[in-house]
Amino acid sequence: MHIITFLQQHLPLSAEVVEELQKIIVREHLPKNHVLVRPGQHCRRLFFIEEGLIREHYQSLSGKETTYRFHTEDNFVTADESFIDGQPSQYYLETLEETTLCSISHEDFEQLLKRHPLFEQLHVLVMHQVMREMKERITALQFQTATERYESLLQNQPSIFQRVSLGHIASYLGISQETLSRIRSKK
Amino acid sequence: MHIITFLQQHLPLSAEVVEELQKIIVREHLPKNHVLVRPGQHCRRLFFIEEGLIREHYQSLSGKETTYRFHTEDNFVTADESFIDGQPSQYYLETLEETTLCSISHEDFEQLLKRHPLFEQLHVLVMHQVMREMKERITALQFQTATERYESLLQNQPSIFQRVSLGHIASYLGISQETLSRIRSKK
DNA sequence: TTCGCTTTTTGACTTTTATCAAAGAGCCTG
DNA sequence: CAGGCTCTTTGATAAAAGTCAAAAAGCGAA
Repeated sequence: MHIITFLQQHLPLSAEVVEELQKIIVREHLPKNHVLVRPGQHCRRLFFIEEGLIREHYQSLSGKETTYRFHTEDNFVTADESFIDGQPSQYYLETLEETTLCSISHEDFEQLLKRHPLFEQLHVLVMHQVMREMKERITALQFQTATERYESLLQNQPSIFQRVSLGHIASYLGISQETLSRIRSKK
Repeated sequence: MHIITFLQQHLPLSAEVVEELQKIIVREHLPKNHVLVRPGQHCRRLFFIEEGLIREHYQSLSGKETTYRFHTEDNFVTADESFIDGQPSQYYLETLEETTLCSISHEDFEQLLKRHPLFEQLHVLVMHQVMREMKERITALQFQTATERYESLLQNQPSIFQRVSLGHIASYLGISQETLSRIRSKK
């Protein structure tokens, strides 16, 4: 979905605002396996995924990769430590499919919120949703077994298994690839 | 710290706004082990902890208690699913020490944000901070060992060990009480 | 279709953590 | 300070998950 369409579903946008948005939104098409942001880099843009899939991950000192989460179409994504605090990113953002993004700069984003308080509502709404998801994630990691977490994911986002390799899913679940493979074979 | 003092440290408050706040803020003193919110209940107040410590936890079907997190003085706390979405809470909020709280109702909170856009800044700031903490928590649970998580907690919040029983800390770390005890004895 | 590469599975073994049970320590109260 | 709590530790054992290595399966390109 195009970002303007998405915004219109959540907010009543005047023709002027739409025009203003069109001026500041940059649209781009990225190939599969393209690294958008890597640790140490600054990221001053907020992206909206029109189509595609982005993996957010980091590497431990020993070189092991861990998937923090997947971002799919119709969602916003950015290197949040960097976008919000101006710090360098600690994570990678990498496409796992051909991906179409729309993005706006940090400055334009701030301006937009200032000029049109309407956007603040959506901003807060999105943060609430992100926090809800994070809380569920924490409790899942804290007290569910690997098998339970696997089954939740299968329930809530079955399509992810068609789109992402099991190695990436395993690290997202916080388990090794072999363990995930064994969980799957036990059914 | 009193909530007004806290707010003044973050925002320039006019005398009128302070007066307005004083009208809507309710201050209360709770004993140790008081349950503020329990699962199924609605919570329409936002609390600020002036003094004390609150544990947020839930119970699995099997009856096992898991600590989602601890909330300490100079922080806001509420049953977020309930305060934000109007759903019944899924968690307990329970004091682990004598606790002094200031709180405002959901309606007053909304009014305040609407009337004084200044507060929206703090609102967003607090949410950013919460999200930062949650992200760190997720990555810790995902790829650190129990020992590493224990050591991080010891680094970042050493005082918690003086204030909270090891059983609660163990469940916060996502491990059994016995495992925590063994980690501690190995040093 | 075949070669080469990546992903997934399987097996053997080790490490980590949970569980159950009981002992020990600490602490409040009468 | 004695008795009865709760909290913490310790021990033995079981379950869960990790690691390493190799085989199997899948897939894309020549």
